[in-house]
Amino acid sequence: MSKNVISNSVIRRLPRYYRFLGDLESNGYVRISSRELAEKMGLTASQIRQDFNCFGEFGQQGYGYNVTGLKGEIGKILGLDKKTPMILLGAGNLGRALAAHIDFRNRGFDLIGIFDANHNIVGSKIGELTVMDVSEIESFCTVNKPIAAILCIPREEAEKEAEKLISYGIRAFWNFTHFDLRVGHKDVSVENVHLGDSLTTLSYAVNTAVYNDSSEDE
Amino acid sequence: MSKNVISNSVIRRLPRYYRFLGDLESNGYVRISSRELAEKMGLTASQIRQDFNCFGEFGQQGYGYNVTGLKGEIGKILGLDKKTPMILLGAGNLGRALAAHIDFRNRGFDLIGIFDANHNIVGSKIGELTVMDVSEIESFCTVNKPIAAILCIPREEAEKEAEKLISYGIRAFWNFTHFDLRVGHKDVSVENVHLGDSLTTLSYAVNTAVYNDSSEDE
DNA sequence: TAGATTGTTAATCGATTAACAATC
DNA sequence: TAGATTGTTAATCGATTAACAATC
Repeated sequence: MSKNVISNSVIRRLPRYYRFLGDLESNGYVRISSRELAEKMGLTASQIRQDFNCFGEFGQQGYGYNVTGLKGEIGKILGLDKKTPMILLGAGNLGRALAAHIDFRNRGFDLIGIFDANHNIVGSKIGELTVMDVSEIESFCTVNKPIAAILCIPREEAEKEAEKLISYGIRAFWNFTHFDLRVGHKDVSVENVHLGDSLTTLSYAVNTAVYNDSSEDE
Repeated sequence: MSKNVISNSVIRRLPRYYRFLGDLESNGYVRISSRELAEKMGLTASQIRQDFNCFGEFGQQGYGYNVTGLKGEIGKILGLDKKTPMILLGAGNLGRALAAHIDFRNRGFDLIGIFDANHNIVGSKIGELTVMDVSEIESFCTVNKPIAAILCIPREEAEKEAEKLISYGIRAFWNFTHFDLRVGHKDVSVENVHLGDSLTTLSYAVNTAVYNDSSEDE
C-alpha cells in the first residue's frame, strides 16, 4: 500500500474522515459511496477517492466503501491503534481542561503524567493522575519513557523546556504556547495550536463577511 | 484598497503575521523587509509581498515595511480595532479555561456573558463575570446584543442551540463542540475548532515521521 | 447482464515562487 | 547617484475536479 509522500492537505483531512465514519457507524450505516460521503462532508467525491487512494484500495467497484472497514483502515493510518505515552506540562486552566476533556486513548495517546511548577497545584488530582513537580520530569521520563508532550506552560519557557524534553526522549509536541515551536531535530513532530489565531480569524470573518463561505475550515 | 475576494489561505496567515509583527515591535524593530520577515516566519518573501498586496501597499521601495505601521494595518484588516460583544455557552473545564486564558480584547472581542445549564456552576465567578443560567440567554441578548458566541456545550445540543442563538442575533460562532457546525445563514460565520483532530494529526506524525517536515502548521 | 461505483489518468484551477521594472 | 526593496506580472508547482475504463 501507500504512495510515497502524503501531502499535508490530505493528512489534515484524515481525522475528519475518521470522525464522520464513526458517526455513520453509530447511525447504522454499513456501506457508503464516495458521492454520499462527499455530500455529508461538503467535499467532492473525486477528492475523497483521491485521498483514500494515497493509502490503498479500500473500496469495491459498484458497491462503495464498507464504513467500519474504512474507518479501521484510516484509524490504522493515523496510528490510533497505538497508545503513545504522553505527558502534560502545565496544569493551569488550559492544561487541566485538556486533561479532562480530551479522549486521549481514542486519539492514539495515553496520558501518563502531569507536571507543574506551582507548589499549590503539585499534589492535586486530575482524573486519575496526581500532578507532579517539574523537577521530577527527568526521572519520570527515564522510568516511563513518554514519547509525546503537551505544552501548556508560559511562552517564555516553551523553547527551553522543549529542548530538555527532547533530550529526555520526547519526540512529539502538542504545543499550546503562544509561540511557534520549531525544533531542529528532524525526527521530532510538532503540532502548534494557536487558539488566539483561530479567534482572530473569526474576528476577520465577522467584520468582513456579508457573504460567508459555508465551506469547511481550511 | 483591497482586491475583491481574499483567499482562505491568505486569511489564515494574517493572525500569524500580526503575532510576529507584535513580537518584532516588542523587540525594538522599527523596519523589516519581506526577506527578513520571511526568514523569521519560514515563508518566502514573494508570498509575504503577495499577501500584503491583497489589501494595499504597505511598504516602501528600498526601505521595507514599518513594523508598527504594518501591524496596525493588519490589525485593522482583522477587525482588532473593534470589540465585538461575545458570550460563552458552557462553563465546564474547557469553557472556563478559554474564559480565563484568551485575551479577547486583543482578538477583536469582548466577553460579556457566560451561561451554563448546571445549577452547581450557575452563580460562580469566572474572572469578573458571574455564570448565568441558560434560561436567561434570550433576555440577556435582547438587552446586551452580543454578536458572537463560544460553544463549549455537549455535541448533541450544539446545532439546536446555535439556531436559537442566531434567532437572538448571534452572527459568529467559535465552536469547540465535537461537531462541524454548518449554518445555512449566509451572514453567519463559524470557526470550528477540533482539538481532537489536531491531536490525531500528531498521532499520524509521530507514527509516520522519520523525516518530519520542519515547515509550519497547515 | 445492467447499473453502480471505484481507481486512476487527464484537465483545470488556484496558490506559490520567480523575476524584474518601478521607485524610494 | 547607487543600492535596496517594493509592487506586480509571468512561470511553476501542487491540489482539486472531471472523466472514464475497469470491475464488482
